[in-house]
Amino acid sequence: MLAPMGVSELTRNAVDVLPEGALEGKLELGRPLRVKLGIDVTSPDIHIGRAIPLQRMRAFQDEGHTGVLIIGDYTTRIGDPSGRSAERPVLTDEEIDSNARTYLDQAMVILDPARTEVRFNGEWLSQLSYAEVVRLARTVTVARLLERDDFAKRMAAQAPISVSELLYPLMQAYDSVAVEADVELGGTDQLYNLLAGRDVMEAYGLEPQVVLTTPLLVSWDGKKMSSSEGNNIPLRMDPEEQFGRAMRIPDELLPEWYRLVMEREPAAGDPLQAKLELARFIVRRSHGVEGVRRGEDHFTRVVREGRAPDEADIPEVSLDGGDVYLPELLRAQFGQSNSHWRRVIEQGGVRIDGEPVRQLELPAERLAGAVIQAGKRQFLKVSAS
RNA sequence: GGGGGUGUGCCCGAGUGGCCAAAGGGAACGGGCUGUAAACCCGUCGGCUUAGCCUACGGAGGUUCGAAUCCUCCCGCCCCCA
Repeated sequence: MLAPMGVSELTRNAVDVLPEGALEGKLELGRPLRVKLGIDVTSPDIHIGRAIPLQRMRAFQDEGHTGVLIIGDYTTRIGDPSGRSAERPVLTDEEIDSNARTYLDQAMVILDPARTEVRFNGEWLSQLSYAEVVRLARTVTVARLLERDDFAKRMAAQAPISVSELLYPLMQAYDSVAVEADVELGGTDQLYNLLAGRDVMEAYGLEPQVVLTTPLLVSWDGKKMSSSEGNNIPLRMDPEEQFGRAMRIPDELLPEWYRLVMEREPAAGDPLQAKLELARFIVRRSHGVEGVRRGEDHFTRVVREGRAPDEADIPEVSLDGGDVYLPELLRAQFGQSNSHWRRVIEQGGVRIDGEPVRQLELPAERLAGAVIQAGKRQFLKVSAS
């Protein structure tokens, strides 16, 4: 039952499958392969971009192979200071642990739990002695470490690179040794790390893994989807928000998202319909059909038609009476600053029962029972005193 | 250890004594328009119940009527040499 359909589905969307022909060789072994994917737990969310290699893992699982999901609790804990100054806060143990827990949940949106082996890399990395780390470090040269594209760029840009970052690929590579990976999946940005895994495995007397990379998903702002950029769609996120974010992508991105996210050929014709179809797919995968209904209803009603959401979904506040300083009320409810809301009011972005208001201050009685719209899609109901 | 650079608002990046809350771009936000939270156009974009005031240009002091701009020390980062 193994490998009956060749490799086309397994390597769908793959950018690199290295070395050439090696995957076929592995498949001919006739046993379930151990397909590794490592994820760091620097943010609490797995987003649909990071789900792309997970989708590949799922494809392997559907062929009877074993997905070995490595939660990088230890690598994260070491702290990846990528970026510049020391500002990047190293996550606390608590954050890492809580992130790690939610990751399993999220990954299972894509994976087949029955064929998934979950491992935390702290299991073996925390056991390494300094001598073993040095042995590991001997398997690579500095020149090799620095030839890597992103390091080369940072060198050129005179951006800092810390030694711990150089060690990163080695730790990741050691994971492959620890779990005896047959195949490792990752985004194209991981190519170097994945290849380092091969060298290190060989140095440890193991058959090197096959490396398979998938494209990085470009988000609506034209940048790589990333939790820290805020341009992401987490697998666990409200249907309304997921739907809206999916609708935010520019038309030009549609074909790519179809191929990478939906694994379908781009739909021809009306971009709006195609985009709606995409949004439905994303929400359905995370929340099922009921989620799609909620997400799409909200989108249609609040975004397209500019109407208030169902009263039941609007947060309600009660006022004490007297005069109400509107910016203050909105700030308390939606954040930002009084100045921000003052400006929005001046620009006609705040409405009471559909009518733009211009006054900053209103008697509480005027607001009783009203629905306040602050900006495009934030609503607030004032209880009838 | 020595020498040379550099540090600006959410991000990138101008600015070298007053006209600077600080050019320009991006992001974001609001309005308009629309086939969508796309695209496009216009506007806003430190805080403050705002003709004004306060806080800000790595940090702390200092010079000056006046500093992001000059000086001193400190911190971070980069490069070269050792």
